[in-house]
Formats: sequence, C-alpha cells, structure tokens
Amino acid sequence: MTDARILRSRAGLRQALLEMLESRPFEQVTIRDLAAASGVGYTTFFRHYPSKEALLGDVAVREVGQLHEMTLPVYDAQDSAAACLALCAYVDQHRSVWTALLSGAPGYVREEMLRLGREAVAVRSRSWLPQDLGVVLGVAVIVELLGWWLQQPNPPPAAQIAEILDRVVISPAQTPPGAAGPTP
Amino acid sequence: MTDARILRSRAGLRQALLEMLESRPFEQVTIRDLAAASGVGYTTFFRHYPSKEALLGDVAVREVGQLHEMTLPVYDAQDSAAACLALCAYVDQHRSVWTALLSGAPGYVREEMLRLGREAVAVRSRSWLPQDLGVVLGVAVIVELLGWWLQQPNPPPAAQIAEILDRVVISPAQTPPGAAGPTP
Amino acid sequence: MTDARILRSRAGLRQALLEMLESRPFEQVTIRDLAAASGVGYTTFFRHYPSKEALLGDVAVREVGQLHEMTLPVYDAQDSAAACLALCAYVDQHRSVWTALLSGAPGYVREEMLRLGREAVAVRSRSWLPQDLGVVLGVAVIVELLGWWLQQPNPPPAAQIAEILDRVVISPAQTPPGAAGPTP
Amino acid sequence: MTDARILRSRAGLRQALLEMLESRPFEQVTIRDLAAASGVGYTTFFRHYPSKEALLGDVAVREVGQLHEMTLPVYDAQDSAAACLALCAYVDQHRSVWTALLSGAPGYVREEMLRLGREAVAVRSRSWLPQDLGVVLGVAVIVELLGWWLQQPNPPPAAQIAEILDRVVISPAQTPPGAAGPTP
DNA sequence: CTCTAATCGAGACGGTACGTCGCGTCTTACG
DNA sequence: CGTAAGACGCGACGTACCGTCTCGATTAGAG
Repeated sequence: MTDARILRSRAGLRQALLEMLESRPFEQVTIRDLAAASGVGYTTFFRHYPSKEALLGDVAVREVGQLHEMTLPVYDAQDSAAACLALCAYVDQHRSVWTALLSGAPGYVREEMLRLGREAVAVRSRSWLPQDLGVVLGVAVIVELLGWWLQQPNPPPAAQIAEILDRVVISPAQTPPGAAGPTP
Repeated sequence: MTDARILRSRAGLRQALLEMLESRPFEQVTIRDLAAASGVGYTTFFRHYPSKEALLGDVAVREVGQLHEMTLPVYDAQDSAAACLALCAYVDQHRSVWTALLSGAPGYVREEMLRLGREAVAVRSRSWLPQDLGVVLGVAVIVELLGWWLQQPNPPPAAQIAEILDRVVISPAQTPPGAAGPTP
Repeated sequence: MTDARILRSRAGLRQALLEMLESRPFEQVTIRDLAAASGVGYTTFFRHYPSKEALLGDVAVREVGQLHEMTLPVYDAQDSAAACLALCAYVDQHRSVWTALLSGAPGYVREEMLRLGREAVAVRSRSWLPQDLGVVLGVAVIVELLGWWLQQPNPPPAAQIAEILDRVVISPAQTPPGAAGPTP
Repeated sequence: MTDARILRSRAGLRQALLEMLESRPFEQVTIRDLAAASGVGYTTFFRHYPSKEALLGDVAVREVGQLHEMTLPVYDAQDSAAACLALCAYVDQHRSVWTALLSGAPGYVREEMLRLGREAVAVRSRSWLPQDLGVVLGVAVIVELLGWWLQQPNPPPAAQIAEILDRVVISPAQTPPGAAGPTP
C-alpha cells in the first residue's frame, strides 16, 4: 500500500495537474494529458484515481486542509485579524499552488472549503446570520478575494488582503442587525 | 431575421435549457437533450447557437440584464436598501428561472453579472475597496446569497434577504477603513 | 411546360453540371453547387429535377441519344467501319461535353448506352455471343476507349480510334467461334 | 501488429462488407452498418481503416491480387487459353465473393485490376494496341464479362466464359492490324 | 539476495457526444 | 398570390475522450 511506485505515481499526477491548471481550466485538462505529462501510463491513472475529479479532490483536500489547519487555531483564539493574516500569509507562501487551484478549479476549492467550514462552524458560530449562510458567504468571499489577489499584476501585500478579508467577512457577520457598527 | 420559425426555435431552446438546469448542472446538459426536449432538430441547434455555452449566454444575458435594469435605477437613487429589495423581489417573482440558473450554472450568472457590474461601477464607485475587487466580491455575495435563498426548503421572505444583502454587501463596501462602523 | 424560364433554368443546370464534371467526379458535385453556378435558387432545382442523378440522366440521355442517332443508321447500312468513324467523329466534335461525361460520370453514360444498345440489338443481332453479353461488352469497350482517347495528352486522330473500335468490338463479335479470323 | 484482436476486427469488417455488397451497391453501404454487422464498435472502424473506401481497397487488393497470382503464371507460359480458364475457374470457385465485388463495387475491382495489369504489362506487352489502352480495354472486358456471368440465372460453365474471354480479349489484342485474322 | 506478487506500459476496444455536411421538405416573407 | 430564400429535420460523417479490458515487462520488498 505504501509502495514507493504508488507514491511516486500519485505525486507525479498531482504535480502534473497543478501545472496544467496554471494554463487552462480544469474541464479542459484531459486524463491523457495528465498521464503523459507525469510520465504515467494512461491506464495507470485509473489505478490511482477513478476520475480526474478524484485527483483534483485529492489535491484540493490536501491544500485546503493545510490552509484550514493553519488558520483555525488562530481563529479559535478569538483573534480574527490574526487568523485572516495567517490565512493570507499561508496562501502567499504557496502562491503557485493556490494560483493554479483558484484560477483553474475555483469551484472545487470552494466545495472543499465549504465542507470544512460547515464542520467547523457547527461548534463556533458567532454570527447573527443563519449558520449555513454564514459559511457559504464567508467561503465565497474568501475564494473570490484570494482569486482576485493572486491574479493581480502587482498584488498588494498579504497584510492588506487580510485586513480586507477581516472587514468584509468577519465584521458584517458579527455585527448584529440592530448594532450601529462592527465590534472590532 | 424576424422569421417566426427562428423565434420559436430559440425560445424553445432557451426554455428547454432552463428546464434541464432544474434537474442537473449545465455541464451534464447535452445539446442532443436540448434539441430533443425543445422539439428542434439536432443540427438546427447549431443554426442558432454555436455551442450550448452560447445558448446559456443568451439566457443569462437576458435574465441578468433584466435584473440589472430593474435594480440599477433604484441603486442610482442612492437608496441601497430599496435597491436590494427590488433585486430580491424580482428574483422572487421569477423563482423558477433563477433557481435553474443559480443551481445549474452559477458560474455563468456570475460572469454576466460581473460584466454588467464592471460597466456600471465605472461611473458610480463609492467604495474604499479597489474598484474591481468591490464588484467581484459584491457579485459573489449576491450570487451565493440568492443561490442559498432559492434552495431553502422554507425560504425567508424577500425583505429579509434584501436586508442581509444590504448589510453584507453594501455596508462593508461603504464603510471606510478608519470608521467605527457602517453608516446607515 | 415550354415556358422560356423553364427551358433556361434547365439548360443552365445542364451546362453547370457539365462544367463541374470537368473538374471533379459526379458524386462530389453538390446540388447547391449546381444551383449556385447556374444562378438558380436551390429550391428551384427540385422543381426541375428530383435529384442530381435525374439531371445527369437528362444530360446523358440527350448526349448519348444524339450519338446513337448519328451512329445507328450507318451501322444499319452494314458498314461497321463507317459507323465507328461516325461515332468517333461525333465525339471528337463534342470533345468537352464527352470529356466531362466520360471522366466525371462514366457509369451513367454506360448505363444509358446499355439501354439504347439493348433496344437496338433486339432487332439486329449478328453476333455469336449471347445477345445481352454482346451489348454489355461492346458498350464497355466503347466507353473505355473513348475515355482513354479523350484524356490522352496527344490524342490520336478519330480515324485511328475508329479503327481500333472496329477491330476490337465489331470483329470479335462477328467472327464465329470456329472461323479462322474476322471477316472484314 | 499481429494482435489477435486486430486480425479479428479486420476480418470481421471485410466479411461484413462482402455480405453487404451482395444486397446493395457500395455507395449505399454505411460505416455504421459495417460496424454493427461485424460486431465492431463504430469508432473502432477508423482505428483500422480511414474510410470505407480503404476497407474496400483492402478487400479488393486481396481478392484481385489472388486472382492475378493465379492467372499470371499461366499467361506467362504463353498459353492464353489456359490462363483464361484459370481465371474463370478461380472466380467460379469464389463465386460469392466475386459476385459481391463485381455487383457492388465494380469500379474498385476495375481500378485494382488496372493497377496490377499496368505493372504486369510493362514487361510482357505483345499487343499492337497502345500499351496502356490494351490494359484498359482488357480489364474492362474482363470485369464486364465476369459481372455478366455471375449474375446470369443459369450461368454457362467456366470453360465457355473462358473461351469467350480468350476470343474477345486476347485475340483482337494479338492480331496485328494488317493480318487477316487472329492467330490461334 | 532472491523470488513472488504488486505495479506498470501499452494499446485495442465499445461507447457517447461533438460539430459538420449535404439532402430534400416545408414555411414564410416579399415582390 | 406565387416564388425565391432559407429554416428545418434527418442521417452519416469523422474526431475526441472516456473508461474497460487484456497483455507482458518491470520492479519493489518480503522472506
């Protein structure tokens, strides 16, 4: 199960997928392309993943999972600003991967974030919004913001994006309808 | 150009597309299905649209365009709350169409909204956010919010959604970074 | 039926067909091409001929018929050499038409010749061969010989072709199995 | 290259083509029909032949080639009568194949015979006719004669056809213009 | 260090949808 | 009010990928 060849093949396929996503959207990536680019036989692809969606899922779960683990502890510490910063800093450090994911397959990233977000929010909801809606909107804004950021010719520093994120997602969510403004 | 048969064929195709989007995502809709469902010959489809994306584009442009025309005047009147309400009310009145569009092809709706939004904002930007980013985030939130709304088993009234929209999109956009909170 | 427009349309179509046959085989000629080339509406074509085969049939019947009428009397006069010469001379005088027909649609020419040949032979069989076979072989040789002739870069004179025709078709047909040789 | 599956698929397609040619002309045979009839996937057809013409070519080359190999040695032995007999006997033994080929696609058989005939005649021309013309006429007569033979309700014996062939093709070709008759 | 079993490549195959082409019919807008 | 223009349904074409399947050939890791 931990055969070296298996690990090598899968890593190669994941790598090949990320490289392809930099140049074209996921739907236009072909299993045959992936196999060829990663030096793996076409048939062999299916020995590892039942479909190209499964491969993308694998990649997305790994990357989004890491991002989540990096951000959540800080968020739990009630410091939303620091959490946003941690998130943006992490993405900044893995620019190429996240550029590929967000430009080539934003829907899948969103999907995976939603999954994790829903799990997480079940115990930490602090918003006046319907719980699920909060997650949906938060994830949408994160994905769009990061996507926008990563494709800017002269991207603003992570700190600035983090602040936008904090102001646009966290504050509205935590300000009750009757209040005069967000509580920092 | 105004041949009755042409109008009939196109209307049929648009209708068929909307019906299909209610039951499955756009990628799984087949041109053959569309042709069959609308009683139009398969080849005839291509006499009207070069691809199913073009058909979807036609539908999206029409619907999003109407929504936009309905909302913008109110928004220009500086009354963001009324604009949000107008938008939600319009969608509410065209529930089935918007359910289809948002559940089956949210990406295309987003795309078209972005297009119109970018045109519109060029002359009326009132946000502290980078202009394009404001549109991107606003559109994302609108699409997600409407999508969430329309698939709720017991959907809240339009007024409530409109208020959420106003609080989540308009307020953060208009509250300058230094301010203590949104200005009502 | 004798409306001038009708005659003009049909003549134009026949002419267009002959011109097309000079550059490509009949199967590759399109009704749309014919209509366009002869300045006739596509739909109009069908008012005159039910199919392109019918048009070709019309042309073939006319041309082969004329050839036949030209040749037969001489043949009936028992002078096979003169008949062959008449045939070749006629074709020589209508080179372009026959080149087109024989290079573009030899099968149809053969068909029509067979039809006329079978009619004619019913009353004048002078061959030891089974009657129908004689016609079949004779027609085949005529068609091939003329086809060969018309596509030679430096075509031999008609007289020479006529002699070949006489020697190859008429003589073997008229020499009974037991005879020592053809009777001139 | 010698994969058993390949051989099976091709043999099936050739067989299916021959069966279809018995009931309708080649132009009316559809690749889809061939694939279905031979139990081969439609797409698979193109993995073996670029077009139905290529498949017919394969069949024609094989059959005409065998006929040629069977006939030529005898012909080279200067015994034209025996060669004709060999040819007719061979066709007689492969009646169904040749009936199919000659009734459904005579043009292609003719084409292939021409090719082989031209190769062969280059070294053994014994005719007073222009070399190429001799082949053209000879092939035409052979094709027509065999075609006629195979579709007779009560076909004459091969020997009789062979004699006709000899008298109609070989004799005229070998009798010089000035001679009084064929030399037996 | 060897042997056995898992992994791999190669590629034939049956499918499904695509988008194109030409046919022949039928409708319609226009002169 | 007829007629050309052309929209239409149809069916075959040839292409691109998909996912399945059988082959051997290699190669890792357990014994």
